[in-house]
Amino acid sequence: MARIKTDKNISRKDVIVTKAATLFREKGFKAASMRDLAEAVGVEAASLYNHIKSKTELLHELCFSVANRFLQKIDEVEAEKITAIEKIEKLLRFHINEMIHHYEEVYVSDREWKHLADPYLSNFQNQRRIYRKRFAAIIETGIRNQEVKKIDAPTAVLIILHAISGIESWHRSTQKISAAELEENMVTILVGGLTQ
Amino acid sequence: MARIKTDKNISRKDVIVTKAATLFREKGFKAASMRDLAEAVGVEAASLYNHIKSKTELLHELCFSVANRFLQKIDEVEAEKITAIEKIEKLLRFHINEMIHHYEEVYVSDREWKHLADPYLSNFQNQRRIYRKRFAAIIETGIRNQEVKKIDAPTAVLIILHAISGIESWHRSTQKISAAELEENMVTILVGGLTQ
DNA sequence: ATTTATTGCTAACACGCGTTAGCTGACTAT
DNA sequence: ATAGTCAGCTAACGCGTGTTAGCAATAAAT
Repeated sequence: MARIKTDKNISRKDVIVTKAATLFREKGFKAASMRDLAEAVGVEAASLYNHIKSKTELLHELCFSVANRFLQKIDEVEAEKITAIEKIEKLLRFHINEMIHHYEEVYVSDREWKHLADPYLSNFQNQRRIYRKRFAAIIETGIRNQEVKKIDAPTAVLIILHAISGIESWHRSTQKISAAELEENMVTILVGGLTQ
Repeated sequence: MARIKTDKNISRKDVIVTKAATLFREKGFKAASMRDLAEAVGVEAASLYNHIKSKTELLHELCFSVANRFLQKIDEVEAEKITAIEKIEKLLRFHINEMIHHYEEVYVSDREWKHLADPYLSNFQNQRRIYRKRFAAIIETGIRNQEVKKIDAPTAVLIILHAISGIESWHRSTQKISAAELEENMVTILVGGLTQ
């Protein structure tokens, strides 16, 4: 009888959630079946339900764990006593590193949240909206302090966040530059695009 | 008996493809059912098959019509006798306008191409890869001519293309700036980020 | 060693999916 | 008017889906 392998401090549920992230990224949430997931985990589909409530629960876990990390970071950054442009760069670098090192989760959270069901859906959208507003507010401060070009702040946020999701292509690329180089290039272009 | 309404020069198939674009954007390709599409068109699901071969055919049509427009444009731009940075700006503005005015199609082509089946899938991926390489080559020329910062060209392409897909958020936003303002903001930030 | 809780299995369910067959009604051309 | 083509309908198919019930095996606790 096959058993889900776990190291210490990693629950079987966590194993499932992690494998789900990979699968959801590869196929999309709707196209990935519980039987696919079971195979990836090394178990029969029905057995998964000893550890999780439903397929959508997996999506909740992924989306909100990612969202929470970003909200926590922006709390931290907002509180620091540094210039607006430094705050922007800190957030940017955090996004880049999250996308590099927690690729699967972040990608799924970014692209598959549409398949959340209410009340999680509205909740997630709200958090997202608020996050972007707070990010835009930092940029607007930068504009007022003449650190940043006179641009539309929400548009700048939108560019930054979506540009970062391009790291997906980097992950799939065969002849990649290093993660550190990638980070520096992105910061150069994006921060350079904002500063005057 | 309900009939699909058509104006002159618009085939019933085109009506279906257009509605499919909207539906695929809203729900995703997998989550959008032929019965959903039928309802949007105002007809029974089976009736769609008088005009189309399959659900996937709809995706082919959308993906390749978009891809062809971009390939045609880059042919045109490459041939022009202008600076590299001007070529980049032209392509950038073209992307922005495509995303603004053919939102549904471009978005679907961007996000749902994974659900194409071979040989269309490999074909599409190839076209995409080639397009990006040509775009990167223009940027590299710009770097050699010292019009553009010393950055990794593929990374720059990746940033530009993904940043543009952020226009999705602009479309859904309630308090939008105008399309023209959006375009100028994006050009300012992105071209500004590349030039030294 | 015996009990209890955990984790797995097989079988099956109800449902929604894409698609086809066969038919009917409605325009178009003779 | 009649024939032929086009565009719609109902009914149904086979299949894959998420999920549950009921039971067996293993691990943990006494």
